Amino acid sequence: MELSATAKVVLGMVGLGRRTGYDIKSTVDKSSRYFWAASYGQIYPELKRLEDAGLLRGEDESQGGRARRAYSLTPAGEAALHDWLASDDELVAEMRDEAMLKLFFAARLDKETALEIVRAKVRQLEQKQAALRSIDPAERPESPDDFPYLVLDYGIAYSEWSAQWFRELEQKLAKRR
Amino acid sequence: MELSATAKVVLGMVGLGRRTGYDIKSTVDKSSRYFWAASYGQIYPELKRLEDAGLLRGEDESQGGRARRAYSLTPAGEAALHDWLASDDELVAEMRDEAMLKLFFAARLDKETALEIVRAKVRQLEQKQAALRSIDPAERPESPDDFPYLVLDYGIAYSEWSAQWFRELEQKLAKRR
DNA sequence: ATACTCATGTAAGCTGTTACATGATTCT
DNA sequence: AGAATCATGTAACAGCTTACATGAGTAT
Repeated sequence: MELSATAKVVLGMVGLGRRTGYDIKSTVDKSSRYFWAASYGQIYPELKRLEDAGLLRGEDESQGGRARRAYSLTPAGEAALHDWLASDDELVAEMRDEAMLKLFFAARLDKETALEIVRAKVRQLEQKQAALRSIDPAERPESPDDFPYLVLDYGIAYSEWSAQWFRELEQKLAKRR
Repeated sequence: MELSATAKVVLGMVGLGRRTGYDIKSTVDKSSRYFWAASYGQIYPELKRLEDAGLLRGEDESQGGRARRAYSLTPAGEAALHDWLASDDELVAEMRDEAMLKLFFAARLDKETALEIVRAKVRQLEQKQAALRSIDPAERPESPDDFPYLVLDYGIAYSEWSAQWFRELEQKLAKRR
């Protein structure tokens, strides 16, 4: 059972507990978004596919005029999720960082303009860090070594480290020539 | 002049010096790939578009039966490249990291299987680091603060830092429960 | 001889984003 | 009363990958 990228997030999120498409999108936006995003245009069709494939069970929970369909894992879904998590296939790891690309070409810029790229990157990382730190403490787990917390922690540590690297670069560049 | 993502790499790479589509692909694979990739399917059509838009000048350099078309920046191309590099638009920064996603859901795994995710990530980072370190030293610049070198340096430092973070996580997880 | 690098391109298909359409319920 | 949140979905489009087709020149 080859899972698509979107199937992985959706299955995993439902595995965290019974969820609607809307719930999945909110959870993704509050957590996995920084390392794995998903939009409604992917989520809803994927929920249907996974239900058709027998990995999810959807149950209608509409109340009055408000539509609502909540999904949970079937035994086959649990197995598929577990298989993916335990598989040792190559791990996808991609990034797209415009600041790096600009910096790569920065030799054609004067010093001040090149410095501005570095400063913009520092600001971006500081904002990301602040966003991660502000993730509702009430939703944080009791034990500081639960997995979503670990991932959040990595995000914070990374943006801190990276911001520091760029601050040092700023110093180095400012001094020269 | 709104440049597409691909236009940015292509224009920048040609700005580094007269290049064919094939050259651009090689340069990308040897350098920017880790933070901004591009395939032939993007590069060749983009070269045509940029030439039509007057940002690149393509010259036929076929020799005998071997086709070859080399591109260089026109004044308009230089201006467009400079404008993008100097613009203060929001910097694209996206990533997709399957190890993080797995870790996020790892609560359903037994300790040993969860640890295997962390170890696989460490191995991946070590490989990336080795690949970056092995980038032909002959192609390294004289001055250690030229920009492509800085970007390479960041890649190495990042994979080192990150590998260390995951090694520490491995220790922490191995100890508990 | 054979494999590798140089070189150009396209077509099909897959993935993902954005914008739109629609409406109920709840909070201020 | 009005804004925000809950909730579902689709259609058009943009972006990118993969595979294929083709062939010359160079190094082993």
